[in-house]
Amino acid sequence: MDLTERKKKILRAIVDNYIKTAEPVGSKILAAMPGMDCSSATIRNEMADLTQMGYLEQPHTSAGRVPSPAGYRLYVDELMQDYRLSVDETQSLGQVMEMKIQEVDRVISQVSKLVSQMTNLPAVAMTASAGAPTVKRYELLSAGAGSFILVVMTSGEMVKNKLIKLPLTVSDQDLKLLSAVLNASLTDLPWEGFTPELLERVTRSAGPAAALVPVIVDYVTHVLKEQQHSEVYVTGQMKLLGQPEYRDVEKAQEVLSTLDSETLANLPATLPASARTKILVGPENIAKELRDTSVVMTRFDIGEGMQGLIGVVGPTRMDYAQITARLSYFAENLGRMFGKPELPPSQHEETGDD
Amino acid sequence: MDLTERKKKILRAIVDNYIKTAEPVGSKILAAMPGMDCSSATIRNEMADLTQMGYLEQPHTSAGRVPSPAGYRLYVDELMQDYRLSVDETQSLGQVMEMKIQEVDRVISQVSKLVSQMTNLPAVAMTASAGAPTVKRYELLSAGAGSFILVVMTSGEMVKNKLIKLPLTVSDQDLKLLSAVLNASLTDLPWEGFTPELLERVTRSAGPAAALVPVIVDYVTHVLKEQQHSEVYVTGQMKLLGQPEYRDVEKAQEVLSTLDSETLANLPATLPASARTKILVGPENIAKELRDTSVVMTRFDIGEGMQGLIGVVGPTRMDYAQITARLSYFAENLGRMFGKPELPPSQHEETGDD
DNA sequence: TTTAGCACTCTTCATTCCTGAGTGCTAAGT
DNA sequence: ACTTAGCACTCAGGAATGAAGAGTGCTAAA
Repeated sequence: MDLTERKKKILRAIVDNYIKTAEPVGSKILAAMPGMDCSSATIRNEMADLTQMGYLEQPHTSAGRVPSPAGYRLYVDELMQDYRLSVDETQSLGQVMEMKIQEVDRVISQVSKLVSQMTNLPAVAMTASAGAPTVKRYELLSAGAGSFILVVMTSGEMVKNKLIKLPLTVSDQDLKLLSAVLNASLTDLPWEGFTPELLERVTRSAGPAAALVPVIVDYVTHVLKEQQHSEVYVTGQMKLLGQPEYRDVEKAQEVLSTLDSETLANLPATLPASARTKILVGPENIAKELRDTSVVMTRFDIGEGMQGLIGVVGPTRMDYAQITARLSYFAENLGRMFGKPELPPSQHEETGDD
Repeated sequence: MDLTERKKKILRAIVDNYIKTAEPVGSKILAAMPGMDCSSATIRNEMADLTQMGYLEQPHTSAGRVPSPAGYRLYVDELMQDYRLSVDETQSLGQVMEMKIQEVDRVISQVSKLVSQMTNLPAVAMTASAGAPTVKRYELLSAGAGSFILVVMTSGEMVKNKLIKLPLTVSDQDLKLLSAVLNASLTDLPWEGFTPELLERVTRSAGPAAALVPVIVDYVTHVLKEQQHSEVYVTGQMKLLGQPEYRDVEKAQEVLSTLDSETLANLPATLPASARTKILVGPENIAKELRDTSVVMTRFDIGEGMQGLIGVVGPTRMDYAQITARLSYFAENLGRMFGKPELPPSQHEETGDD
């Protein structure tokens, strides 16, 4: 299976060129490239070999060659040159990331937006919790007549709240009691553990504010489920239209509609624990609608046993090197932002240090 | 300017038909329609008149007629028949709306998703507050070493929270003090009112927890600004590709890209206080990229002086009657959901009532 | 005022032809 | 044994052509 150096060089050149131009590349063009010291005829011979080996394809007899999926595979595995982010790029990427993480749960949607912006392709972002999420803490506040604020903190270090309106008058004392009961009985428990009996017991011991219990439980299970299933955010779908291979609206629609569905929720499963970044080339994809489409994805860590995943969807012919580099950079910084406790942000005075 | 009854009938028939088929409609087809008791020749004459009056256009000499913008205008203003939602429809619309309003601020994005789903077209949703938003209430909770939860309730009846991590040890007592100070000094005040002097004073009287002040202020101004500018959610952009007029990717892209921008933020401005629903036909649109595109939008009330806006973007040839009806239905129900205090939702047992 | 008829216009689709790019093969050169 | 030049061959894509069909406008009759 080992290719000669020259074959590798040629294959790489073909993929590189095809990535740039989206046109089949012919022997003449290759021969003219700097670093190719043989004639077009030689290259033709080599290309014939590569085609036979399954690394190249030709759309029709008189067109140039195009990398086959196997060719891409080889390319991303061995041939691809590490793309080095230029100073300009790191700078503008850094700029893009200048957002403040205001609410952890909304960040994910922002992240997908940013990744898309950064790669000029549709992007997905999602979180996945390791282990079933639970509530770590309940807090109840009164907010005027008949209004209550429920604050819950989950095992994923997320804080969620809900404004509950219920025609009910209870004292602060009563709310305290209810909070205490909730914290005693319904913490560190996945939502499946909320058995009717348990709830019954909680309601009984909840005192005057017992009417709030069902609403609270309802909300909490919702939050926990949401955290478990981990919402998937897809952004920048239209970016796909910019790519020549999706000029055909039918095709674009096909891909875009699968992007919407829960196909993506299965993506993380395909990401082995070992690797941080994975590239799925064309037919390797789970959904057959994504046959002519590749996916690059990277994992990043959020503290507290939660992980995030960001990915980019694009034509098989995409700039794997560049995109991988950008994605990694992004993931790395995100990990930092989440992982580290937040530093006091740009306080009273800017001292310009970092 | 008054048209004869027959002319109106013909114009309406043309628009109706064109809405359905997206093809120029010819005299023969019209003559064949039930309720047309004249021959194609007569209709040709009438159509010639209507064309001259500017209500119709013909793409080329030997094609049928197509409504002009003026024609559409007349149609939506006078000719359009009220579309009555069928029982089936109300049912399925009702189903779509079965979501629980869990977090008010995330609802808007959901709403836009639903509207899009419902109309099969791109949809926008946004909120706009009347008057500058302010904070009504602050609450601080400690959440383990170096972690604090900030809960703020805004004038728009929204509750937001943030997990603050700061290497700082303060007693619950100190937090109470800080909350009290914040509630005393920084409530009912738009963010522009957070002057350096005021903040200085707050920090001084904040006691041991003073280090939290900058973080809190940072977050709060962010929240208030966000609420002021009212985020705009656009969903279902790809739905546009399903429409024949956007088979041309160029065009679709053009429209979609303007949909992304803040063009939409200006939409509400064009909605007069008088009307609940407004239809913008083609050239009347603000952005010239939306020239061949129409917008239908409806206002709905959220309590507390806040309003919401939902809208649909589609080709000039869209089923105004149907879409208007659906939008209104939606807006009405939304208004109800927000306006009324929430009833205890489907409690202990599901009694199947609604 | 309405209708039938007819000539005219113009798009659309299929067919044909041509060109150019790119290949594979062969034979000569190193 | 490998490389190169040359040449015939193939095939997609674009331009040109022609026939078919849809729809119109106008005229003359009802």
